[in-house]
Amino acid sequence: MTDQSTDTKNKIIQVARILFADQGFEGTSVREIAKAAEVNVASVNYHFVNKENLFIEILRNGYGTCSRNMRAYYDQNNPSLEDTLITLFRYFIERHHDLITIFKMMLSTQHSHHMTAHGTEDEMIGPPGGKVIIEALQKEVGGDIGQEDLHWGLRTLVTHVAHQGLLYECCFKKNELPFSTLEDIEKSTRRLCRVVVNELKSR
Amino acid sequence: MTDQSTDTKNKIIQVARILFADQGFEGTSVREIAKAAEVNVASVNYHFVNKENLFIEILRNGYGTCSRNMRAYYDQNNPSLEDTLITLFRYFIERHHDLITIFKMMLSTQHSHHMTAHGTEDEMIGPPGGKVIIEALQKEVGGDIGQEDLHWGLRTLVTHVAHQGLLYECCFKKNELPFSTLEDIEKSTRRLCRVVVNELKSR
DNA sequence: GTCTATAAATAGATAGAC
DNA sequence: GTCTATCTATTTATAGAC
Repeated sequence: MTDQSTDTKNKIIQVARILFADQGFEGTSVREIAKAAEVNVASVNYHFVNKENLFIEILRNGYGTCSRNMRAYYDQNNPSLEDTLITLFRYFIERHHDLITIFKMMLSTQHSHHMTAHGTEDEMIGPPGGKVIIEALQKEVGGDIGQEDLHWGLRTLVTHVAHQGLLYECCFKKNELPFSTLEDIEKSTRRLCRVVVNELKSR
Repeated sequence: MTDQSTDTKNKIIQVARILFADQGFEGTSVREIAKAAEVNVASVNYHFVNKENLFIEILRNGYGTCSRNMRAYYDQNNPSLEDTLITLFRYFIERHHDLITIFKMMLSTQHSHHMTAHGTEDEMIGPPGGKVIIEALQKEVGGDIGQEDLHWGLRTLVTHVAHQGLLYECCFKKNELPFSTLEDIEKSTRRLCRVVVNELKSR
């Protein structure tokens, strides 16, 4: 693959990532992507065969990169649960286009079907970074933590981080609501984290 | 307006509600709606002027109905915070198409723009039912609860209810994951509710 | 109010020159 | 690998008969 072809492919991916997140799969045309990426219309089909394939590639990339980054961060820094959660939150904010695209995809029957058709579903079980949060939670609470408690803690915390990340990007950021800066949300996430850990320790 | 015309209009709304939720605004064609509703294609434009107008009407209706229902439930039953939250959760599940459509809309720049253009944004500040949850929270915790504490409690609880409702409809229901029945989620919501109230009372 | 027919624009995808 | 041109299908919306 030549340098120019790599450039073209990357430009398409980077532009499509943003457009898909903002306007959805059906709401974004191949022509629009090509124009924004400043490449020829036909090059999208040349490099990705079709529009759906480009979409799947972006999804896979977003989920995989997040999971790997969280794993690397956790293994290298041996962080607390609080810090692990905040790192996940900051990752979501930094790559919010991926977060939004993955979540929108989850909310539509059509795309879940496309995913299974491409054999992508198996690699994408649970939230990205979920395994790392489980480990951090087990270490923080200590002792033998029951399955139900573990699930409750994980879901409560990841739900909070994901949903607040989505709300921040789509509402808080542009509307200047009270207690809605990034620092405010991180503070409230840490608070929930402490409260959840205390609850689990008290069992 | 004749009976037949009312029927046609209602059929369109009921069918479009489901299709928009599942496939999104751009992913759903007027023809598809007309076919599913068993009405003529042209009747959609006749009754709603255009596709976007139909969409806005559905959104407004979904948000407004939820807010009014929650207000009526709260005023008539004087329920606990736990029960109020569970009622909101069950409403989200029962009308999950509206929940999904509203959330998808929030996640896209385009539709937020359409909303402001139609002067719909003012009526739709915060989550539907949010005001009732605030009242229930203040009553449950008692005393003078600070603005930051109030925001934290409200956001934490409504985030949980909304996100778990979305996950249930789009993932849990069809995949049979552990601790993912409606009863499981309600139980875990009640648990979070107790934990949050205790945290706020301890200040 | 409901229908058919159609206008006008745009979509994804491909053929073939370079 | 990149380009232009084009095919085919589908879209929203409307005009006009009934």
